[in-house]
Amino acid sequence: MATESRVNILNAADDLFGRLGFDAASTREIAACCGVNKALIHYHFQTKDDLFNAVLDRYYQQLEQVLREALIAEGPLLKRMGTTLDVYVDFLADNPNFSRIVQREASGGKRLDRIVTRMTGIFEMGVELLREEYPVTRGGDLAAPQVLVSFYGMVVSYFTYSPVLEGLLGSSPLSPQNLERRKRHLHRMLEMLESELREESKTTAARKRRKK
Amino acid sequence: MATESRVNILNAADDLFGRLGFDAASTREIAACCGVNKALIHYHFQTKDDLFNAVLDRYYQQLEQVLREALIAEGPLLKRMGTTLDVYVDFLADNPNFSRIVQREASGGKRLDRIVTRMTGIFEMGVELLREEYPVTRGGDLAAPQVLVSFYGMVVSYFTYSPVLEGLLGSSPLSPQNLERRKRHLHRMLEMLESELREESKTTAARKRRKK
DNA sequence: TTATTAATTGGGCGCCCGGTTAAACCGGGC
DNA sequence: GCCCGGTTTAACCGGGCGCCCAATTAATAA
Repeated sequence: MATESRVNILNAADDLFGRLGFDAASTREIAACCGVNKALIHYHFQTKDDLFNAVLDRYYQQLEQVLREALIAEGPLLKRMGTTLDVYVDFLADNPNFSRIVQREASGGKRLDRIVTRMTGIFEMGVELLREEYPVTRGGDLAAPQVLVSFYGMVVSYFTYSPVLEGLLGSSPLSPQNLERRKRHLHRMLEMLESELREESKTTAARKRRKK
Repeated sequence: MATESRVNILNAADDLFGRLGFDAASTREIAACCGVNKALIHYHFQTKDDLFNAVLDRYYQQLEQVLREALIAEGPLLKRMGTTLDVYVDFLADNPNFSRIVQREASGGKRLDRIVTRMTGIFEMGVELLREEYPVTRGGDLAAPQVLVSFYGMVVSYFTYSPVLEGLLGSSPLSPQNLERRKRHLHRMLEMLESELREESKTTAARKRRKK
């Protein structure tokens, strides 16, 4: 099943989809890129669209696993969320094409629904977890979906806009030092949020008690 | 210069570029979309690429103006940053195609540099302002570029991933109520950050005094 | 070895793409 | 009447696209 040329095609497609986007990456170029006849693409994957799905599958399989591991682990939620951020950052740093592909296809077009389905699953996982531990995240300014999309945005935007950040930071945002810096910043934001959540939980609990 | 069909073409191009992306939006479809002959596109704008630039120009001209107004206004920085967030949210809500286009083209490809140049200008404006008011943002976990990309990500990801949020929120993320909710969340995050910046400014100042 | 299946190839078909050309249209000044 | 510049049009061009097919080679089972 997984012949060598099959994964070569997958890798080449991954590279070109990431750099150029689905439309601008031609099957001819993908084939040439891994020294293979272009008809072979349609032999292993029937259509260009299926090839794209296969690339996406490989990523999400891996990502969902590492995220699930980090979220479901032992220990207090704050710590788990911290390691989840780290794991996410590492994953995006190790797979620069992934965020590019997702970002592009999430911006609308024919392949949008495939991204939405997968991301919804991941988001719901986080929402449940957050609501379980912090009842305040069921509503208000710090509701779970708001918090999640904020942190999601903080993580991915660092990679999506790394070409812009390159100029601001004076060095590659993907360098080990800068990645560490970003992680520390994210942890700091997380700590800020967590103390706010604890604080707000207390006051809302007090308010409820007063009501009774 | 600005004949009626010219702006019709611009609007149609805006719509299709936003929905489908540059490559998937053909000049034929753009022309058909505004009831105009295809050659007319090349008469008003020489190439498809130039047409894209024109669409982008229209947006950035408007955006830079409203952002600059909000940032340079009178009053304390915290308040100015709050209104800047509001203005940004409103702009993205009013121009849903803009964030789509930017997001897609920022993900790499031939038109990346056009986005980078424009965004760099906007980011630098924010960096300067932040560093002037809060010396702590010159380094550390809350350095200006880190803070800026975080808030930038919080704002745009809400729109970029609105198809995903639709399911989580149970209603359209772009509805007036949900937009207000998002703004309140962003303001809350901003307040959290600001108190942290003030706090940290005090302690670093104290540390410096102690050193002497 | 031979028969069967899987993997791979070159070539080409039909379609749609961005861009071009030359001609038609049209209102206003002479 | 005629010309004239700015618009708009139909028709067309070369080229690249995804995809398909018949034929060939490699691997595997009998």
